[in-house]
Amino acid sequence: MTQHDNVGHDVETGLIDADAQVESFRQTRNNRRTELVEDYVELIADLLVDGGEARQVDIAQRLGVAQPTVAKMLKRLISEGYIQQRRYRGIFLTDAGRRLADLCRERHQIVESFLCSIGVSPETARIDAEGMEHHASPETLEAFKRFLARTASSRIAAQG
Amino acid sequence: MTQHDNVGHDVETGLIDADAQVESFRQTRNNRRTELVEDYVELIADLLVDGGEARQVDIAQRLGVAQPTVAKMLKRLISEGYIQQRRYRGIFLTDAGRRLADLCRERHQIVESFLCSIGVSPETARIDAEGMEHHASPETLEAFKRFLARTASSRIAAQG
DNA sequence: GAAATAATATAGCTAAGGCTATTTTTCAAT
DNA sequence: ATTGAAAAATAGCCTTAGCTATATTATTTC
Ligand SMILES: [Mn+2]
Ligand SMILES: [Mn+2]
Ligand SMILES: [Mn+2]
Ligand SMILES: [Mn+2]
Repeated sequence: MTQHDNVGHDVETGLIDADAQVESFRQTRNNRRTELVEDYVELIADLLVDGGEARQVDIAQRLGVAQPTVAKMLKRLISEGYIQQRRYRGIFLTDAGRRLADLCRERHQIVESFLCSIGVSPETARIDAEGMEHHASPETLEAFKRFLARTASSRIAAQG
Repeated sequence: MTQHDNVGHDVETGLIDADAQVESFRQTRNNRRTELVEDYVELIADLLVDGGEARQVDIAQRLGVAQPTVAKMLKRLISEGYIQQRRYRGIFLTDAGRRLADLCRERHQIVESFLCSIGVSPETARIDAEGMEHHASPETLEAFKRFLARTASSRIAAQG
């Protein structure tokens, strides 16, 4: 078997198709570039819902990073149009920010629930979902949702 | 409900426990710091098995990055003890490198197979697994394996 | 309203991970 | 043995994401 005559993946020994592999790596690098933005926007939305305001110190404390780190990222979020900031006032989401936050929150929730549904403990599901969510494509999310719906209905059928 | 009286997650409205959340974010940041190392070592192992040698140009071509990018990362892999390099000769894995490669390859395979098993297309499974694998904990991998074993045996039971 | 406190901003550093352009070295062919 | 091509190394640049230390600005409190 040469390096060039297999299109799918070859579990045992060979390499997968080079074009396919480079596509995967590129997509993964792309996802990595937006992970932090997504986590910030989702967290800001949660803080706003819960307490009415999102301050840098709260964000920093919840992320486990220093306040200047947050300050810098907020500038990026502003430049990308997801938030507005009034100096020494709080952080507010733009329409685009709210849209992104909603998407991320739903995606996060699906991934975390799914992990729980296959028997992962809530603590581990929480941790793993925080990283995995950013790499779950719409197609994978649909599969997760199908699975959740199926197990939910079979639970109902089984126990009334 | 205040910000401080919920220990688990609260799907609908509130924030999860701050200590729990910071633990998730920290673990995710940790995983991110080793993602690339894992992908490199896994890829090098595959290239060595397939062609007997792993050259910078091959690695660069498969990852979709420039050759100097690979050269720099290889220095990191050397400094972390995963590979050896003979100037203008190829790349070789150390014992630690081989161990890491084996772990990563198995983990990657489990994640990709699992995604396929719940109905994700092979192409999407390939792409999503490339990113998700690095955030799948041992506990989650066990759950994936259990699921794979269960569906495999139920296939056998169903169709003979 | 002045002082103390809290929040934010800023300066300046590091490391990782990317790039292009160029030089050096090795390998293959003639 | 020389040359030409390929591979690797190096130089120099950028962005992101973290840090500490310090300055500035708001907000409370007295
Ligand atoms: Mn999230
Ligand atoms: Mn996340
Ligand atoms: Mn991999
Ligand atoms: Mn990967």
